[in-house]
Amino acid sequence: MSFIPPAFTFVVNSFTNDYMAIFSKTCEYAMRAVFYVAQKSHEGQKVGIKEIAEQINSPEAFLAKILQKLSRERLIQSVKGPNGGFYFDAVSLNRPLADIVSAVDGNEIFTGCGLGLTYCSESNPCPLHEEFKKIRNQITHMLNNTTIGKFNLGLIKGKFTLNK
Amino acid sequence: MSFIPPAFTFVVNSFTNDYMAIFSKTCEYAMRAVFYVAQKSHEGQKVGIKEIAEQINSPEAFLAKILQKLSRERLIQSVKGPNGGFYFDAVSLNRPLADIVSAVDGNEIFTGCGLGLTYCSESNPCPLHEEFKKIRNQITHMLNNTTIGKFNLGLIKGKFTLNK
DNA sequence: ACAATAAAAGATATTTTTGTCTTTTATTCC
DNA sequence: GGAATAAAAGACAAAAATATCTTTTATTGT
Repeated sequence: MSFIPPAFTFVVNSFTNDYMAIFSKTCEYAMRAVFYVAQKSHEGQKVGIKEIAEQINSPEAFLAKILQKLSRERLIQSVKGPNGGFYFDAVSLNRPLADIVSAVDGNEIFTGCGLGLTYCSESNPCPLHEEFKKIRNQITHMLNNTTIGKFNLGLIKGKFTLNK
Repeated sequence: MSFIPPAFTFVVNSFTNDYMAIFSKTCEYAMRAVFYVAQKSHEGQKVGIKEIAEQINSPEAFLAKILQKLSRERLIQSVKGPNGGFYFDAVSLNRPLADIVSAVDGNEIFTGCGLGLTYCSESNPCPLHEEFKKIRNQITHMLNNTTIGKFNLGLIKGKFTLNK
């Protein structure tokens, strides 16, 4: 008969960055929200922050801050009071997703060096410069060619998810 | 004569994420350090943390933590004491940069959804799924096909920068 | 005008990432 | 074996990102 001790798991200093995505959470929420509101706008409806947050699965108050910022920058439209909410006008629906990303995450993703060097350039390249340029260009291209309203029909048809 | 008030600049809630790069700072430092140490290893030398930190322009104590982690995972070699330091053996020099990135930033960048959705997949795609897949694949490809020692000659010749 | 509604703004709290400092351990050289 | 060296480990601190709560402002319908 042997004594088996309880399985302790104490992480001393695990130290892997928990969740290192390409975009910040702020930006992820922003993009999801924008697609959701766009779809509703296509159907002629305004949406309140509560519904948006529920539907895209984001913290309501935090998302409110994000949309406030987009609103201040006239990237999204909003009206206060009863029957108010967020929506996109026709012009805004045609804006590139890139505008949302740069409003929220800044321009680093479009211009930054993969190794984080300030003075990395064609004439003073980091080792990854050439390869990273391709990646950056592809991201930029995608973000510039994806309009806010691009997925409206697909979303209405239930082809895409924005939740979890 | 007119009174010109002092120019106050109080940022209420500027709220753009300061610096949103593809990789975390931890990962940027790790990659720069790895390339620097690799180059020295090619020349048969070990390097101390102080020199590495200086040469790649990173906070010394912080970089020490990063290299400790890589060392624990046997991705980099180290010896303590006089004439000690960090280096790569032949096997390690041939490891893909992807190993460094996933040790430090995890696997999100290789597998994650662009909109941060946990259950995004081929059968349950987010709007950006297809486009993002291409980008992820390209990043993955680059990281898998770049060995740690790949830029040794270029670095020795001064073709690349790892600093600032 | 007034009550109700919903976003905007302001203030504050929590968590994660980034960064520093001190002590310990392993190795080398004398 | 002892001093010196350099990484490893541990503890702590600061900054940034994420998240929440409260108050104010604008708008609508009655």
